[in-house]
This record gives sequence, structure tokens and C-alpha cells, in this order.
Amino acid sequence: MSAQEKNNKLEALASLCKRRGFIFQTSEIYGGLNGFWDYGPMGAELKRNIKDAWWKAMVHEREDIVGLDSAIIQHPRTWEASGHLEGFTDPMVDCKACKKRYRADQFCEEQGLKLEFDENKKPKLPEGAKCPACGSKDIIPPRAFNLMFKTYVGPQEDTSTLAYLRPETAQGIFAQYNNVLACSRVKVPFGIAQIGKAFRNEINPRNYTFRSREFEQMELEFFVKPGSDAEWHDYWVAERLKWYSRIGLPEGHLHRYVYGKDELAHYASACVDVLYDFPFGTQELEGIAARGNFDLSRHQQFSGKSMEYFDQDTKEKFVPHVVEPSAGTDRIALALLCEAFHEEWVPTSDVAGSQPIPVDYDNPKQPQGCELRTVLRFAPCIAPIKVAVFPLLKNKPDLVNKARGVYDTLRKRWSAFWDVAGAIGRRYRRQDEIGTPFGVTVDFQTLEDDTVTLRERDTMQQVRVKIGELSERLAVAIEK
RNA sequence: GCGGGUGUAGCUCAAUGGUAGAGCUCCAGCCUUCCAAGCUGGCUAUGACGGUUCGAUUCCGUUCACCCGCUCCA
Repeated sequence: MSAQEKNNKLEALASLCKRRGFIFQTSEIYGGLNGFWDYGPMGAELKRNIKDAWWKAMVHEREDIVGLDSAIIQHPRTWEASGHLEGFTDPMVDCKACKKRYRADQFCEEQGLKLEFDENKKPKLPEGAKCPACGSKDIIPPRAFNLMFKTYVGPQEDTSTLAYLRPETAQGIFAQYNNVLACSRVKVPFGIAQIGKAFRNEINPRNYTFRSREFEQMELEFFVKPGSDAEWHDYWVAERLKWYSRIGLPEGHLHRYVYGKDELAHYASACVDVLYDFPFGTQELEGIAARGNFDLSRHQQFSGKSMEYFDQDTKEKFVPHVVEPSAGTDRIALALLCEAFHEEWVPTSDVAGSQPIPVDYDNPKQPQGCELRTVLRFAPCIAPIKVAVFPLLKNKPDLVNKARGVYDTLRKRWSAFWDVAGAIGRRYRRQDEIGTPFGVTVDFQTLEDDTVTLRERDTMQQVRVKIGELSERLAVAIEK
């Protein structure tokens, strides 16, 4: 795909997302706010389905993982212990002459120098630093920048009440590790799962919703016996890839990035990123890290509370090591939208043949005898609406009443959609655009034999099904 | 943060220093026996603030947002 083509595809997708209620710019009426996005009716369903699928796979279908929902604002000491207060920053420098930008530490190392810090811990360039590209010494000094959002707890606004919006949900898990252990009767190896918002004051939000300042994480901390880290890390990488396949991101469209030893944090023994081929590049959806006992040890040190685990079987006492699969809900939502998004030319006459033709974004010309169909091919478990119900004609009360009955039955079990407006073809296409996998139409034959047509989104094929068998038939596809 | 681009209706686009248009969508009605048909009617817009001007959507400035490149992404 050419760069232009990718750009056109993302633009077409963003336009659809707004038109059909998936994603809106936040505070749009006030001109928007950089790095923040809202989800409309369809987007809210989509995200909920992603989170439900994750929770189901990680918590409900397993015996060794329990859930947690910790506060967004934690005690500030949390972030001292986690290292975010100190190290959650990447000072940058710019060359005034050639406009190149560097990370300050890398900029210095490249010329055999070391980034210095003044008495306020503010970074500054050492003597003699110059731009490696053009040799200029006219460098904009490094700007220190902590990515945590600050706020104040209570009426006083001073350093005694300073607090932070969490930059990750994980630390809430570590901080409650003892309580969870005491109440839930879990034994190592076990995990604590959490879904929630996190906040990072990114320097440069980019790529639609990909890098946002407010985002949702789905994190698991899986506590294991020291020494079994590698084995469990491999296990979770495989497990997570299986999950992506289940929600409609096949392994062929994902990539694994295995960190080299020199790229790992000093306490980590392994890290694998799961990447997806977005139109704007191959980018991270999830990081799966083996973090040793760094986090629990740090909280033990900063809180003075023991984080040791006593193994009844072996009579050993240890601080468990942890494997952390940490996924971004919004990034997965965007990946699913990109993966599902298809525009195709569908034939309206024999001139065009019978097969739909995918749109060529470099040359989006309409073939003769065709019209455009936009369709989101979501996996049924992810689709915001599972089934739409239509009476064939809206001015025939018998059809409308009969269809209404079918709708009332189906909506008790799934998110369903009722539509009587316009020609039947138009109603099908509207559902295609929001990715509804099934359409059920009540026609005149229904009044005679109690069968309806069941139309499948991707193939547009229809089969006749007894109303009484509809639910079971849908369940097979939706709830697998 | 730097450089480039773009902001007009829900979407895609047009136009103009002097009444802002179209197509699609959406809503209502009619019609319609399975894939965006047709007819009638309707709602909706110059991102924000300031300046120049008799008059600014148009020119100028500032700002905000989005896209691209650089950069960054624990």
C-alpha cells in the first residue's frame, strides 16, 4: 500500500467513525483538545465488547486470576516507588540550525559526553555539545518534562496536597497485592487483572487515537515463583496472541517485537511487544514484560510493608516475580476498526460481473455498473450491534408487528437494532457500515410459515430460518 | 517543540470583499414483495478571538484542532 493510499484509508475510516458514531473529537464544540477523544454510541459498544472479551478470557474463564478496580489517584508515594516521579521523562533537544531533534541522553552519548543535571535535577547539556548532523553548537537546551498529570487533593493547592493521575493501572495492583492475597485464597502462580483509565501528558499526541493523553489499559500482573519467569513469559505471549486471533486480529497481521538484552530495563528479564500493521505504521498494542520482583520490592521498601509470599508446599518465603501483559484498549479498538474497514465496489448490473471489487485508494474510480459498499467486518463477538431486525415494508402493519416481536425476543439477549426506514437494501447497507454481522427480515412468507430471511454481512447471502431456531443459530456465531 | 499542509452542513466538496451552493447522509410523508430506487417536504455550516474595511467566510494577525515529515513512544 502506498503512503498516499494508507493516508486515504485512514481518512476514510476516520470519516466513517464520526458519521456512524464510533469516535468523536473531544470537546468538539469548543474546538477540540489535543490528545483526547470521545467514543460515540457505536464506539462505546465496541470498547465494552473488547473489555468484556478480555475480562472473560483473563478472569472468568480462569481459576488463577482475580479482578481489581483501583483508584485513578493513588498516594503520591506510589509513584516514587514505581519510579515514575523520577524517571517518567525524556528530555529533548533541538538543533536551531538544522532543526533536527534528539533525545538529550542519546544526543550526548553519541559524542562521548554525558547529560548533566543542575541542582534542581533539571537536565542541561555538557560543555562542547554540538549537533551530530550539522555541527552547530546552537542547540535549544533540554526541557525536563514529567509525563504525569498533576492535581491537588482537597482545597489546598500546595506541595502537601499534590497528587498525580495514574500513568498506568499496574501500580494499583501492586499496592493492593497483600489485600487481594488475604481475601481471595489465591496461590502463586496467580494473577490480578485490572481495566481502567490511565493518563500521560504526551509531548506529541499523534495518529488519530493511537497516542492519546487519556487512554484505557487492560493489565494483568501475574505473580510467579522466582526462576519460573521465562516459562511464564513464553506462556503469556502465546496466550495473548491467541486472544487477539479470537477477537479478529489474526496472527498474520500482528508482529512480535522481542527486546534485546540491551533494550530491557535493568530489572526486566524479557519483554515482547505485540504490534499491529496500522495504516500509519507498525505499532504497539501490548507489551508483555517479565519484570522480576522490582515493583513489589520497591513498594516493600517505600511502604515498609512486607510483600513476601509464604509457599505452604515448599515452606519457602519469597517476593514473587511478575509477568505483565499490558494492553491498550483504545489501540486495540483502532486496530479492530482498521482491520474491519473495507470499501468495495459491488455490482448493480451484469456489466460488472458478480464479485465485489476492493477499492483501490490510489485510483478510487468507480467501475461501470458498480456502487460503493462500506463494510466493517468485525468478528461477531466484537460487533457493536449483533443483529438488526427489519419488516420488509413499513406500511404493512402485519409485517411490522411480526418483526417487532422478533426484535423484542432477540434484544433480550444481544444488542439488536430496529429499523423500518427506507428501502430494505438501504437498511442492510446502514448496518454494514457499523459492522452488524446479521440482518433478519420479516417478509410476506413469514406470515405463512414463520420463517425469516437471515442475511450475512460479509457475503450478503440470505437463508430462510424458522423464527424458533433464530436464537440458537445466532448464538453459534456470536458466542463462540 | 520545528517544518509543511488543511479547517465551509453529519460526510465529501464548491463559491465569493456585498443573499454561502451541490451531492450523499439524516428527519417526516407517500411509495416500495430483499441490497443505499423514486417523489414531496424539512433540519443543518464558513474552528475561535482580534484587526483592516461601509461591509470579512474571503485580506492580515493570533489561537485552537486535525493530517504529513522530523522527533518521541518506559
